[in-house]
Amino acid sequence: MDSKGRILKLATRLFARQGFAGVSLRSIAEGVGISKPSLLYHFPSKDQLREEVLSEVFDHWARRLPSLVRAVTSRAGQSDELMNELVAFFSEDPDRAHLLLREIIDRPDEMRRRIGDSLRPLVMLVAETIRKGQAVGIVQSDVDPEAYALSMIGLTIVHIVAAPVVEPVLASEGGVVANERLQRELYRIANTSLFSAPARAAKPRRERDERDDSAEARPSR
Amino acid sequence: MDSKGRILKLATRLFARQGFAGVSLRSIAEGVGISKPSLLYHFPSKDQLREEVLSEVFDHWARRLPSLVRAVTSRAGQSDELMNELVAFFSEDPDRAHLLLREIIDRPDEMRRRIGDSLRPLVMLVAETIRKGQAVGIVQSDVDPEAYALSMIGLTIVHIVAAPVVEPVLASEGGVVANERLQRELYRIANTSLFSAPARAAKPRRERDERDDSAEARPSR
DNA sequence: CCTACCGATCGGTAGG
DNA sequence: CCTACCGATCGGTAGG
Repeated sequence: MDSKGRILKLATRLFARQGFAGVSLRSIAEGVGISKPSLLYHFPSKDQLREEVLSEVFDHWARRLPSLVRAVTSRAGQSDELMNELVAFFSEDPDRAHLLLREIIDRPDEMRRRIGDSLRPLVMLVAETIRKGQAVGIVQSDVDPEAYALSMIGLTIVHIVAAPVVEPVLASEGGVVANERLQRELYRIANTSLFSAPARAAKPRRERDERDDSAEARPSR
Repeated sequence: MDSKGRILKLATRLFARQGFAGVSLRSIAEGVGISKPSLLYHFPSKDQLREEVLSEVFDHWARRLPSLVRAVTSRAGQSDELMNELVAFFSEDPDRAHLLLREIIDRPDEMRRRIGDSLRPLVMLVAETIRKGQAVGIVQSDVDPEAYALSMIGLTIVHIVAAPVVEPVLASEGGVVANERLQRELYRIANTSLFSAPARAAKPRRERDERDDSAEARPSR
């Protein structure tokens, strides 16, 4: 990988873990094996470096949108699929969740624009699918579609970031790993607060084939 | 208020909003109207200042625990009461949520200890109450008590911090303010993912008096 | 991509 | 509580 790419990669890690103000250009340059002025040859300023780091994260997100869309629209909008995609996106590189959450705290005004643009399409689509589910009766009628979508995204991100920190609170219950318990509960909350009670309650009866086994949440791995 | 108190107060605000590394001792001293060495007379180092800022937040939390306990144990553990207390604690001073979330990202190892100690009592109590509810049948049997409690705390914090940022995504729906929609949905999710379906579904019938109207969530204000 | 260097600002100290 | 000052480090530039 070329220098520019290696700089971006390390900068993403360090910004995510230590924060923009907590990372010096020298430490980034050193980690890549070049001098600070050489770094500034690729990125004219520290702010510009942050800009490109963020752009890359949001580009990844945009590139992921189609599969998220597919997850939402397939199978009459089972929330499993959407949660799987959400968890996968942030799990495969937790720095994304860290960076996003950090920028929301550090630069709320700037993030308001960025998130507005990049999140709206997904939220709108999820909301639309939920409304259809409400019309058919498989989704609870008092769900606020947009607020629900945003809540689940927020819950997913905070789960990724906070899981290692709250682990000791869960650890006393031997057996299952803390992270797995949290993730399972995340899926359960997402499902039970979305789908209508009858559909969930009628499980042993198995009246409606096919859709039955996916109405209950299961982590993907 | 004395200088020490004013320093603590301003430091809390600035650390919460701009992060520990992003705040200089000079800017704090200036805001309080003293010189930097004067600040260092009250707090021997910047790290010591952070330490006391965090201690204060956690002391507030500990002082609040009794009323949280009351909220959990009263009325057979309706989640409304607990969520009200949680939202109130962070809403009355959003800097608490900001600071907490930021420290979780910045210093996960240190926070693991701190959160373990200060959160465990509450989580354990909530979990115990949930298990009782499961025994009686008013709480869904597949709720993971500890994981549920932690998820709701996390969802509350992320709601406080992210609400202003995601507002534009919700704003298109005129009428109700974005924040209120998110809060209402927060309560609804907390309730429907906790209590058994029959208790919620039987609403119009009004078979069981007294507990009926509180089974559905309503923000406190 | 480098060495050499800039002014500004950092946390912290000496001394009163 | 202050003035004066410390070495270290910051982001960034000159010049090659």
